[in-house]
Amino acid sequence: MVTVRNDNFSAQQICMSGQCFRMEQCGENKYCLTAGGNYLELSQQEDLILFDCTQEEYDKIWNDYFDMKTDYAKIIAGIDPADSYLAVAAEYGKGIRILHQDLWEMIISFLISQQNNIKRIRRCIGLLCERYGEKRVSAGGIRYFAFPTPGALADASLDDLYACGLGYRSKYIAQAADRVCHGETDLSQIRMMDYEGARRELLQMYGVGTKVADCICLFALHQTDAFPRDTHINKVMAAQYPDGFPFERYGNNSGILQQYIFYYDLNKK
DNA sequence: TATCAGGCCCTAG
DNA sequence: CTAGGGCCTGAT
Repeated sequence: MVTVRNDNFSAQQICMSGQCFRMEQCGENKYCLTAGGNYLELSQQEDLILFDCTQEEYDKIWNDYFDMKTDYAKIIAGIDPADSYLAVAAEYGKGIRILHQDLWEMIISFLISQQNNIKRIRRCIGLLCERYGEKRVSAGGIRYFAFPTPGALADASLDDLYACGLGYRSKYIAQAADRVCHGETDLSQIRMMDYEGARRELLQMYGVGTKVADCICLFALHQTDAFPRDTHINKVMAAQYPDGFPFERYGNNSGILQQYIFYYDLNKK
């Protein structure tokens, strides 16, 4: 068990932020997730977080995964005090963190996310994992499924993918798997690219448009200058930033602020 | 029953 | 470059 204190960490907000679809609440103040083929349970009371793993595993995997080295309080403190909307949004979602997730997993997840809702996205991904992911057992004896490999998804028929509830996105998934298997899309190459390069490369994929590409850049490659524009963001941009969002001021923190705005617009009463 | 959910592709003009 | 129709499906 590893304990960490952090004021800007909320497992619940991370779970609900819609950047990871394989993390869920599985008890009172308890959360379960699989990522990069690993399984983790964590619990939280106030600012105290308990990671159910060894110190070695925490140092090797989860510290980076949860972006623990980034000071989110500092980023929030840098918000223009005159921008009350952004200040309120950031305060509302101050426990959100931009995770360091797997590239392949994010490509598939955000292909599925288009014109879709979070609940159904989770169900689709869950089915893909159950049917095409490798069965594994955690150190604590919990059975789970790893995310399906490109090869496993390339072997699935279009009908099989439809049966996972993917709908018209099935053909996007199938082609993405084929591209990666045939080397037309080189994941390790994309990992080394900068934002512009990675984005351009991702846009070559059938079914990947600007919004999905930016989500992949932000959540898998941690390119925090990426600023995904979805229906919520567009709505807020029109209402709160008629003269444009101040990207010059926020630079590489723009993508993080996007998450506060998105989360606030999606969840505020 | 119609609409919508963190869009994208394709075709016209 | 912009506009609009079509697309799977489950929830409300």
